[in-house]
Amino acid sequence: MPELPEVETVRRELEPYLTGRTILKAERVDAPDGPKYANLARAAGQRIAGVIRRGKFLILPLGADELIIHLGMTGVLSPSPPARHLRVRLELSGKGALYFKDTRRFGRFLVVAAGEYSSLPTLAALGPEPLDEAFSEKAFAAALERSAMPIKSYLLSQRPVAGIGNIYADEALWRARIHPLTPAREVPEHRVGPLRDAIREVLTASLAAQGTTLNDYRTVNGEVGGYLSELDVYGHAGEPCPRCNTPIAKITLGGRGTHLCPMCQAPPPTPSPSREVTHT
DNA sequence: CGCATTTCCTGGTAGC
DNA sequence: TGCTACCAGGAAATGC
Repeated sequence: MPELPEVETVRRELEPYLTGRTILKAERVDAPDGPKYANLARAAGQRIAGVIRRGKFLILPLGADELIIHLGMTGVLSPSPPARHLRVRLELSGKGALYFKDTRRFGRFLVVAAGEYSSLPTLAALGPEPLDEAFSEKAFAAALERSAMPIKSYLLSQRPVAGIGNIYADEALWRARIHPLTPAREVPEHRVGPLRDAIREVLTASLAAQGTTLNDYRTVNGEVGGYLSELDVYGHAGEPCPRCNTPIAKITLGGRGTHLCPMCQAPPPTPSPSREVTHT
């Protein structure tokens, strides 16, 4: 599923392809006329000034508007039409086009007035970019103090830092040896720096491999991401921990599959009731 | 306001 | 073989 490395890979490919082109026509195809595709037709006639990424959102500054794209779970952008599940077609000046394929319809492709993110609460409250200087250990520690949520759930909320999804949350917590159920504000002080570093390292390494393809994710050129084979815990339930050989466990946390090493990642000091956790 | 729960959606797969 | 049941999860909507 597209997280920061996947979305940034797409952004890097889109930027030279789209920048400076004018959208001649923007149309929904087999997609609802609802908030996920709000004001799409308004993009017509506007020039694409660039391609920006914030967290997992792609932002295309137009004239007075911005085109906001979120790939959701299965969104794929390409210059040629997909065989199935087409949701949006942009006709571009210079005889180009951009197609949005989204099998499971979790994605978004909408137009808002520049900076008007009220219809996108996650974007409006997005934390700092993990690869920016603003994502300092000090700022991260202060953010963790503000929540009692399990650290993994808090990371997925996009508030302490932007762009982390289910795969890289598991990978980063494993690297930093932190149990996913640990309340954010109870992450030991001496592990905050390692977690911040682990987040940056795993995202950087995945970006270098053009991301992780589990099923649907493709680059704009149609290629798969190469980081799948480098994952340490995600998708490796029952296999030996790369550090200590203890079998990797899979639990359910907040409705999400969660992978961890029960030896390396010590349980939180105040365990949550066992009924909130399903072992498999 | 903050946090937990529910909802959206389709393809792949397990089980019979 | 063909059917049903279930699972995958990002973020918005809803509930409290």
